[in-house]
Amino acid sequence: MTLRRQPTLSDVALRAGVGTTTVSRVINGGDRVSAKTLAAVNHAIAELGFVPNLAARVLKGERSKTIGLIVPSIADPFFASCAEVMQKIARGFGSLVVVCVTGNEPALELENIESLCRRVDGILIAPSQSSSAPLNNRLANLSIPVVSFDQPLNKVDIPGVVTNNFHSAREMTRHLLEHGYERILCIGGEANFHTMLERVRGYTAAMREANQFPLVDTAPRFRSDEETAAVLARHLAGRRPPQAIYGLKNTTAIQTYNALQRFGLRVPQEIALAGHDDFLLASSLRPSVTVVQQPVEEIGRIAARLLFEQLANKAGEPPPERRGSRIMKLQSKLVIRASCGCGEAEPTGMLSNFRRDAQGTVPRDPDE
Amino acid sequence: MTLRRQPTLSDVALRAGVGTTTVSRVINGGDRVSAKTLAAVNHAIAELGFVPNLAARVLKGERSKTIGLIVPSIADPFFASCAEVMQKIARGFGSLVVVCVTGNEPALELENIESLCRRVDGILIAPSQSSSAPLNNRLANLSIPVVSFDQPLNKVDIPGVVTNNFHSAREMTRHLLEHGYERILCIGGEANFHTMLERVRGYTAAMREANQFPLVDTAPRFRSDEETAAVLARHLAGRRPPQAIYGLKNTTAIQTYNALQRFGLRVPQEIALAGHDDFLLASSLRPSVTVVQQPVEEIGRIAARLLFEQLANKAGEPPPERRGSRIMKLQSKLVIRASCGCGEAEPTGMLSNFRRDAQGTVPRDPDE
DNA sequence: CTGTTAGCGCATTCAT
DNA sequence: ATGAATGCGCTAACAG
Repeated sequence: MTLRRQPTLSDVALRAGVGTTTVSRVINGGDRVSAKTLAAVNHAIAELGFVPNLAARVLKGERSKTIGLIVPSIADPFFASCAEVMQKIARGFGSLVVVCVTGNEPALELENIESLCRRVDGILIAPSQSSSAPLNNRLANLSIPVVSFDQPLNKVDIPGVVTNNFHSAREMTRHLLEHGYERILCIGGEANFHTMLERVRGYTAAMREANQFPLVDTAPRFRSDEETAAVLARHLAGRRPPQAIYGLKNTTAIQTYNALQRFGLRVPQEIALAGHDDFLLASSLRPSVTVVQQPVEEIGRIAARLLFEQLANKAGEPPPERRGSRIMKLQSKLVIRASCGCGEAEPTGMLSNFRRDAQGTVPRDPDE
Repeated sequence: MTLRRQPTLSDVALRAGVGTTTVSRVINGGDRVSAKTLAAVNHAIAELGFVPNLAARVLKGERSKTIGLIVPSIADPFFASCAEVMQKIARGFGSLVVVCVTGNEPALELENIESLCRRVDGILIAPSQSSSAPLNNRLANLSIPVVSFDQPLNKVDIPGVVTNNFHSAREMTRHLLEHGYERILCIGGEANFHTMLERVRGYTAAMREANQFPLVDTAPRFRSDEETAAVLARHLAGRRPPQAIYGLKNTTAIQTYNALQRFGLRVPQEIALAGHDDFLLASSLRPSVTVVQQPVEEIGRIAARLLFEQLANKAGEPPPERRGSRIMKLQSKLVIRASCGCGEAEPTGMLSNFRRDAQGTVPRDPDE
């Protein structure tokens, strides 16, 4: 009869007729153990179905083989995709991922950091606010490595992965301008976010270049179709209504699409539309929606790799200490579909993934 | 100067001039401690910034305050939404959630169970296969509570939350039949899944009732727009092509939608379409897509509650031992839009959430 | 009400 | 190449 409780290391030692140290050596690589003993111990381990107790290991100062992931929402397709690749990479390193969602509430964010920092080896975080002092400080003082993604952390030297929001927003706006639209309305919520600010900045830059007056509406409320429709209605009722709309994120673009449809406005004939962030079915709508497409999976992959890289360094030789611009910037690309006025292009669904070679790292951006 | 290392319980004890037990009592509720001592200890805790070491607690047999979530994919909107609510509820119980994705690979699923079972208090799992013997057995032998969702576990007495797939599929098929369609094609991949089988069963039942010949195509390949288009092309090329299509899951419905559009077939005039599982923008497409809508968040909420209920029981009085049908069955509802031929109904987006009172538990289903 | 003490399971000196 | 002994930080008997 086997034991009722989980077999421990000393159970194995007893069974194999060796000391606990030897067993410990075996389960940690089997160095400095004779082939014969090794076989005996492995046999005992198999017989008893022994699995090392993680808590005991962690208590001894070992890695917990767990990383934390903090995101505003896991239901958001963008973060869900990130989480998926991150999880995959973590598994490659024998680690699990614990997911915390913050709903963009700074308090919850800090709370999550507290509960994570004592039990994970490192943290991947999509910060709600790039410049929040409490957030930046807390993360900087953590004894475990942290990598940010989606939004950078401005005030501390924490590596991160973002996309060139400024650039791509400017490109998209330029594209709309090339269509001849002059009054382009830029709308979207969460305007306090670094990501959003960058996009607004890119939009504004393009408008200025073209000697057009930037029209930005980042009222706090773009949470539902109704709210967005109400905002739009106001703009459309003006004497010089916008000729095109640039939605700062995918949900805003979707809500705008729905509103325009409800208003009976033909897109792009009566009003054009473009958005930032691709979304499923963007190419199935009629008209299909032109968007800036971020390399979602790349973001997740690279952020996770950065984290495990640090984890590896920590245990071995000291890190390269490449201080300074440790923020990696990936390239988004314009996916031109029909809503901007380009006529039906060939369908480009979200499922047709990003070309690997279309991306790269831009260490420094002369335009910013 | 404070200590370099994290302050421990005995650091606090020293600082407060009390024993370690007292500190332990304080951080565990503060019972049987005088108000004065309590204040002193709390003061010391605050001064030192002490946080209990979880690993040590777990080593002593305490809860890890972590639950495991095993899903086929976290990028799938259905599971992502589930995960979001589950995470929320877990937080209410002071627990974190570690997410494992299996890609529907049984081997990975078992592997994930192994790595989780030693470090979490309980497991929420959306099984890839309801009847897999290794899976059922392993889960049944776990020393921690398990709750399944989406798919039930057939062979063991493990509680679970599912929806009435049979019923709703039958209802949807009946609806299509009422439109006068006779040749209704039922398509979709992953037909080995219990969920899918139930839907096929519901479809078949409705067809039989109406003396129509069931047309089921659950070829293994419905992974991309192209594959689905190829499958459809074959069916449409026949002498008596289908008049309506019932997609067994949301991605299948979406792919079918895209294919029909590519073929230039007008929906629903030339061919009708309905799907199982709602999806974002289903109501924004033209025509909007009629679907069976599952109460996603309810599924997640109830599954999580069931788990924590067991966790609570385990610590206190023994569980009610209500063996037998511990599978909860929630009601899906038909969301009739335009693709079935009903003309433009009022828009019903996914964002307009389920009515709470529209759901319930069906302990036993006389029709099955 | 409070303190002393003994492990939880493991990795790790330091011996041999 | 191997083992005995020690302690990681905490909780729970068991005294007082």
